[in-house]
Amino acid sequence: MPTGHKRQGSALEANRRDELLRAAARLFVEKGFDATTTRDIAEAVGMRSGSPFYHFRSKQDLLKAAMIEGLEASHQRLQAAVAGINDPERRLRVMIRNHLGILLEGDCHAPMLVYESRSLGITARTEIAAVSDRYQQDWQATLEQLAASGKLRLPAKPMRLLLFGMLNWSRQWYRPNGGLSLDEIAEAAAEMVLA
Amino acid sequence: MPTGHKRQGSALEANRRDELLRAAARLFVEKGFDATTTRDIAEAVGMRSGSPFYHFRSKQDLLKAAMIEGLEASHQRLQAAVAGINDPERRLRVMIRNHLGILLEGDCHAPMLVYESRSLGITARTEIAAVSDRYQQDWQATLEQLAASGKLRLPAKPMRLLLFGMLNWSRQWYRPNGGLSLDEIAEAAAEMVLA
DNA sequence: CCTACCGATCGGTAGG
DNA sequence: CCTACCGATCGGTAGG
Repeated sequence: MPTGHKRQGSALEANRRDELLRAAARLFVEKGFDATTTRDIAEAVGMRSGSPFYHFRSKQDLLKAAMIEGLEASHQRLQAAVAGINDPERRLRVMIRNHLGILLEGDCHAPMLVYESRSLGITARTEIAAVSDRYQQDWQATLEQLAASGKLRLPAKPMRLLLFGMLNWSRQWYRPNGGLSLDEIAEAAAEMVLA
Repeated sequence: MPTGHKRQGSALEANRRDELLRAAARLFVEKGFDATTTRDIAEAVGMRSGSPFYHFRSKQDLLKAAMIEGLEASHQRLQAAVAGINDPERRLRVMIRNHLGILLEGDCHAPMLVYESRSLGITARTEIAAVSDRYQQDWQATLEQLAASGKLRLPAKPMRLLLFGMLNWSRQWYRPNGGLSLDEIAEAAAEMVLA
């Protein structure tokens, strides 16, 4: 049953690859790209030091893949969360809460990985910018809809930039069980944005 | 004239030390702590690779000193800028514009160095947090004054956190001669904060 | 995916 | 502050 074996082998390999990506994403966000060694990543998934290079050509390739796949997963999660919500104000509130969830709950915190782009060459940075832009465009569209009906305190573009600042910077100060819950942060941010 | 020599020597040494601090601050913000080698820093001021260690015990000491002295200089610059401004709304606007200037103009960008704290031990981190807190307290006081007269859209503390997010995150997207000038960003941020 | 290993780099030091 | 150098670590590879 060689085909069977092959299929199973591929599935297992894909699993191991995903484990590496998740561990790498977590460690890169926690300690930064340079402070994370490929040995750290290998150990986090129970491999020996040389083995990650069976799945990825280089450490930079690992970062690039973690960023692209993490951002795409975040984007899909966002689109699933707003599916069917037509009122732009409600949609924005759901997007904000969803973004905070990706950022502050769970393990991967994909949007923060963008900060590590400077460790990559310009080619990879361009690819990542394209994925990131698609995520931003959903926000831009909703913000423009709100601006058109006079519900935004600023034009859509500067508003988007300042809004992402409020949300993404929360990683610097947010503590679970701290002064503010995710719902409260989301509500405060929405309050600032909407007229 | 040994005393004369000594004084001159000390002054020159202090100058070299300051040059190292400025170069280190710039490189740490640009490339990150780990990606910056002590050789990079030495070269930036025209020294040989071992010489920074005549002025600083370790690379971490260099970061710590750059952070503390950079934050204190920023704080003094802020206090000088608001000296004599009694209207809290005008004071906040000046503080915002001043913070953006420190962040986005010039060379050192001290507030961004705080992001590199994770490369230090807990003792140094605590010292730095104390300096940083003094900077934050001036903001907190002004925001509370505004909140007391109903001019703030949110309570002072969450407002301070979200405001710093808007401002500090601008380093990620701001480009000189880009779409928004520093004055425009400052105005937009103030618009979001004030009721 | 492991074992064994290499070349390069880097923080830091001794001695002047 | 320079010269000369060391020990450790790290990304990456060969060969199985």
